[in-house]
Amino acid sequence: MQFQNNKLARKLNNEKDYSTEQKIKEAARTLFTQKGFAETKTREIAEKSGINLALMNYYFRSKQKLYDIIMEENMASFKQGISDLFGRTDLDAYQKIERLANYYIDEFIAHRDLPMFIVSTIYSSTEMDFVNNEQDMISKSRKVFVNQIKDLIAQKKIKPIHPAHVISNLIGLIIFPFMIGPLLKKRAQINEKEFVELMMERRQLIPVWIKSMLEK
Amino acid sequence: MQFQNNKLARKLNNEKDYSTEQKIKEAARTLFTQKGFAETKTREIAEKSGINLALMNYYFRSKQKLYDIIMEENMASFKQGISDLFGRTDLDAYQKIERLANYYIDEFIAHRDLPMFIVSTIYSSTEMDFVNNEQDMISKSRKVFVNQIKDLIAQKKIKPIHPAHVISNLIGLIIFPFMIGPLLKKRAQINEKEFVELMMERRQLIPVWIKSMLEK
DNA sequence: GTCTATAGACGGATAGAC
DNA sequence: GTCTATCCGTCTATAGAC
Repeated sequence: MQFQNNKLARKLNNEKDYSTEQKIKEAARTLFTQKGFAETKTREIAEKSGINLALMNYYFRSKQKLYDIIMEENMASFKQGISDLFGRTDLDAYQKIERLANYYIDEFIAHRDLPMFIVSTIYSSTEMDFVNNEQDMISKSRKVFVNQIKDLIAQKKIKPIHPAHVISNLIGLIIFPFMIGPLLKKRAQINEKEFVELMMERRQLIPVWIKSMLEK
Repeated sequence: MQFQNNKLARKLNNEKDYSTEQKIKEAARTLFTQKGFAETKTREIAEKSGINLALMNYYFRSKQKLYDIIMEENMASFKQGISDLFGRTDLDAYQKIERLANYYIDEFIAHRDLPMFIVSTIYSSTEMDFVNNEQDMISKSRKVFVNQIKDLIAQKKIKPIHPAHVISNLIGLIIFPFMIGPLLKKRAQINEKEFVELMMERRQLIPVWIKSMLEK
């Protein structure tokens, strides 16, 4: 197919893809992640991307199909990199935590909608791929990481805690502040620039906090 | 009005209200908090509550009005108790944190949809009452608490941190695990009973964790 | 590939009988 | 108070011209 070849050619040349298809996807991604499926109207997508309403169906057959593709990509972007990192045996747990915090805090600063999207996806989809695919690559390497955590817990002098606490706290400390960003800005009188600075600070702080949870 | 008196009578007798009005609200609360406004259809509410479609409009005039009432109630249930607690001067910060953890963890175990609802409300509503009402009662007493936190930070030997980190971590440690409950159950092979036990453990753990963040 | 026009389904709301 | 029937606006999706 002609247009497939064009796409491939652009990709090989590392050119940005400003095709109609891409414009639709960009607009749709913003709207879907911000407002969800039902709240987002096809007319909005068309308007925001500056294309004709009918073209959305031409390229993606239906709103649902477009949504599925975008959510798939969002999740891929979220997962990307975890697998490699978690599986490594040359890094200890704290080094992994530090890299994890660095990677995702940067990612979330750049894509503000992602945190809320990821968490509500996890929350509302017991059935979903993302939660279920226990046979995928991440699963194996995740176990390496969790075992490292378990080892640290086993070394605790008093009161060992369940690894789920540590995992949950780790994810929460990274992702949660982004979800209450509006509240922090309003109540703590923080502006956008300060908010980003605070999040950057956390890249160093989170490993320290997790360490103190594990070493008492 | 006759039906108002009936309502009152039931309330005075501490009887559960199984009126049609109540059945609609119960069904709608679940659907709205789980799926949001647009995603929830009036026909679903009717079906789930076993009532006729037209009755929703009879009692609440419109879907929007019903939504507003429910969200108001959700928020009230969330806010309830904070104001009193935060304003007290006979309790130190750690005692307040402990009571806060106790109160909300119990609340969230009983109402599983609340965490996700609260956070997405905060997230998506810079304009909303809940975030904006800086003149309300909670605001004043919140300041008492935040000042207590600031005092503790000031006592830190090295590297004082921004109070926003502490507040954000505190809220996150309490509420976040409920949002990734499905993930924990799936990945950490935790069943419902164990999940509740883990959450109960956190009532003691969170104050300790916050303490260690503040005392290093 | 892109556009206009419109078909066709869906969902919120109400009229009116009981 | 509760029900059936239905109206009507909104939205997705497609037919068909260019």
